[in-house]
Formats: sequence, structure tokens, C-alpha cells
Amino acid sequence: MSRTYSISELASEFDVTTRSIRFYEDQGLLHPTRRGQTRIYSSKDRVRLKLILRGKRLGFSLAETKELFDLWDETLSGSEKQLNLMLKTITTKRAELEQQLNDIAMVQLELDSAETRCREALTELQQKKMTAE
Amino acid sequence: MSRTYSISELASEFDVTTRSIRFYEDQGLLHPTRRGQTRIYSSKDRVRLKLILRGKRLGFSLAETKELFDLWDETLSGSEKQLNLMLKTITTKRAELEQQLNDIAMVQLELDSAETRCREALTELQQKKMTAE
DNA sequence: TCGACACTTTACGTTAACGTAAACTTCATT
DNA sequence: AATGAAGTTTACGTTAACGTAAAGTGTCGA
Repeated sequence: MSRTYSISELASEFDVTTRSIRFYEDQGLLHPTRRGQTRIYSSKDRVRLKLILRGKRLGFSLAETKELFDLWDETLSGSEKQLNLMLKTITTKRAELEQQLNDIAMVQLELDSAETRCREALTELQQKKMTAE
Repeated sequence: MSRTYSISELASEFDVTTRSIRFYEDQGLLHPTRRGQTRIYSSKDRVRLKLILRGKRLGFSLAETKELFDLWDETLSGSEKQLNLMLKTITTKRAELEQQLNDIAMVQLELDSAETRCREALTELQQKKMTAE
């Protein structure tokens, strides 16, 4: 029996509100067990939450992430059709990630040239200061 | 004089609606010139639109992108304070991109293992088919 | 000159992802 | 027994990023 977590433990660990965590459950992304009314989160739930937040940082909607979760769950007991659908989805997601890698590379280049430009402007200002004295 | 673009040209090139492009203008991200009422977009406007969409794919809000644009514009005639603020912002954005690179790498690993798992399940199904015949 | 088509403004509607307030219940301490 | 901390449900509010409908303008080819 691996350890469990309370809602506020997870909330503070990942720096989200308890409201958000409950909302994710409401949307079918998490399924914690209960002791009475109180939610109890397993290590698997924790991993799922981590995946949700990672997806968010990459601009995935909750619905998209849910789709992936559902597909994955179905895959465990999957028919051939399910499995092939999963493979197709994986390919699609991979393409999206490639696109994002490209985007990031471009933005990094832009940041580089922006920084250079800034530094040049700064040294130019320093020059003016010097001549003014 | 480099070439100009109509709103629908840009819309179809980047696969967005004209509504979106006008909305970006409304939010202060684009400033096309006019010929009468009609908007005329320059190459610079086109680049800006490209940057907006790239930002979106990376999960930037329009407000964030606008901040960057504004900072950049101010930088051109920038005081020392402005320039240092710009450099700080650049550093922050760089950190965000690093985080996203990490996220993407993690997700790629997960996709890899997911694919492996799928393929294993598929060959297993094939085995069953064979023995059933 | 007459459509037809691309463009325009105005303005209300919509969806996602929560925030926030209200009004409880449980449980551990004092 | 009472207080306080952490949890719960219910439900209405909010913001971002457009969608969409309505009604008008401009201009070009037949």
C-alpha cells in the first residue's frame, strides 16, 4: 500500500487551488477514492495531476488531456480498433510537439537578437554619458 | 515599398478568421493602416501576426504577447530603465521556454512508452488470433 | 447602373477554466 | 463543550478569445 495524499497536500505541492483539483475531478480527469466525504488521492492520482498541469503548460485543454486519459484507460483492455486509434493519436500528438519545438527554437532566436539589440542600445547610452561629462 | 496584404489574404495564409485578426487589432496587437475603411497590412504587420499565432501555440495569452510588443516598441527609443526591464523580461521568458522544453521532453518519453505498450498489446492480440485458427 | 462580393462596424452570445461566497460537516484540541 | 482548521457541496460570477448576426460601405466587371 503506497502512500496517499489529501487535497491540500497536492494543492500546495503543485501550487494550485483545491478548487482547481475538484474541478478536474468534476471534468472527469481525476477519480480519488473517499473516506466518508473526504477525498483521498493515490500516487496514481498524483501522477495524473502532474500530467494535467504539464499539459496545461503546453497549452492542452482539459478536454484534450481527458481524451488522452480515456484513450489510455481503454487501451488497457483494448480491442484492435482502440489500439490503432491510440497509435494514431500518439502520432498526432508527436507532430504537435514537433511544431512546438520549432516554435520554441524560433522564439529563442528572437530573444537572442532582442537581447543583443538591448545591450547595444545600453552601451550606446553609456557612451553618451561619457561624452556628456 | 514592399508589398501589402488584405485581411482575407492574411486570414487564409495563416488559417485564422478575419474576425480574429480584427480582434487582435482591437486588443492593440496590430495597427494596420487604412485606405478609407479598408485595412492594409504591411510586411511588419504580417510578421506580428505570425508572432501572435506562434505565441498562442506556446500558450501565451494575447495580453502577454502585447506586453512583449509594447516593451519592444519602447525599447527602440528606450531609456536605461526600459532597456533593463526588457532584459529582465527576456530572461523570464527564456526560463519559461526552458520549462516547456522539459515538459515536451517528458511528454515525448511518455508517448514513446505508450506506443511500445500499444504495439505489445497488438502483437499479443495477433497471437490469440493465430491460436484460434 | 446593377449586382455581387469583399470589406466594415456594432453588439450581443458562447465556451473554458476556474474564482468566490455561502452554508454546512468532521475531527482534533483546548 | 467549544473553538478552529480542513474538508465538503451548491451555485452564481468572471475573464479571455473569439463566434455570429445584422446592417451598412466600396468597388469592380457585365
